[in-house]
Amino acid sequence: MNSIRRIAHLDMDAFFASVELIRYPALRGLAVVVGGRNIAPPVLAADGSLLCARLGDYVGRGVITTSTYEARAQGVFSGMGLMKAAALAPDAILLPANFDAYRHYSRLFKAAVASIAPKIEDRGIDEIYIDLDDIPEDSVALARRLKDAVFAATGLRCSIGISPNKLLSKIGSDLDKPDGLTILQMDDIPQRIWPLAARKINGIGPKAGEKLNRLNIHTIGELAATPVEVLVRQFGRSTGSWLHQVAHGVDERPVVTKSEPKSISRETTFERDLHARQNRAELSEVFTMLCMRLADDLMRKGYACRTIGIKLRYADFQVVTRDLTLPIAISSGDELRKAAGECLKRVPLDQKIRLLGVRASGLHSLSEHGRECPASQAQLPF
DNA sequence: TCTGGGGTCCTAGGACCC
DNA sequence: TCTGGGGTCCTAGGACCC
Repeated sequence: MNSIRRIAHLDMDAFFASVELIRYPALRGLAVVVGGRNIAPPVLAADGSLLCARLGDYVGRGVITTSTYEARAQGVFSGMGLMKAAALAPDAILLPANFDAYRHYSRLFKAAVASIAPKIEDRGIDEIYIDLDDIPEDSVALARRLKDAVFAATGLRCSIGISPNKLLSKIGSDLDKPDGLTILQMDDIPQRIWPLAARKINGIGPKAGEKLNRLNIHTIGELAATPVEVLVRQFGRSTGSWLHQVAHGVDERPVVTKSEPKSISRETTFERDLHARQNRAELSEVFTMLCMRLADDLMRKGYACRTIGIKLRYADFQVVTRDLTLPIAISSGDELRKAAGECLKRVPLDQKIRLLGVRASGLHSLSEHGRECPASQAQLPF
């Protein structure tokens, strides 16, 4: 009964950095990284040359969000601390992130894909899954057409994987990067998937990867060869059987074309760690600002929330969260600030704080239910 | 010289209800 | 003294992803 599906995963190549290269073509071919805070944007000098911040001169907190392939060749990858990256590639160009521009190009590439294949699952600013079942076209020709449409609309390159499921397509889009095109069938699994590291599976992160390594399981093939009972014993029934399935390339998840947000949040890491008492005024100001920004986000997106939460990261990187669910949904900055303040009272404040965050969940769409949105049926008085 | 900011999903225990 | 099971909501933490 079940026919074989055809799903694409499309991933933009070094997305943020590539957008910057459209704006600053003079930087093409150079090691460029995007990230950090308070970075001066490039300035055009009198002689026509472009003056840019240098990675080696950076001082402060922050991580790399993207790097060009030239920078990656010097060992500098996204997620890496900027100071560490500065030691590895001091002469790399450092650019500030420009999220408005990335969102603009994100909309452009998604619209270009939608004009060919409209069943799209958003996976963030630079990648999507595409359901290709209704499109009667050879996979290679179709992938080329998608890549051409994305390039025509944006001037940016992407990599595409096409296979019977999301798991394999995601792995596939990464196999031939950049400007890649990879078609995978179930028959290809032993040859092309099993030699890969287990960490290549979307959902196996640092912790699970380490644990697998301790069990002497390094590749997806070794994972596939491990009896499911062993995986269930080590990882529990749910994760154990999932590991067994994905190692054999099995993944039935559908392409989900629409979804509502579950939470909206704002958080910030301080330039230096702050103490609850010594830096009370500063903390309070940041806390209020986060609540106001969150209220603004809620209003722009048309939501009120019943649950408000806070997040603290201490200097030692320990994280604590506190939640408060109210009987009635709220949305104004003052209401958020008050509820978040209640949460803050329940948190230990003897350690220095590195990060402070505020989160809204239990979201209620204001457009659907009218402006005065009731909390829920259960909360309505009869 | 440590490690951003925005999310999702899962687990697990306790409260509370039927 | 013994004793249910299921369901939902709430909270806290953690893994993972882009």
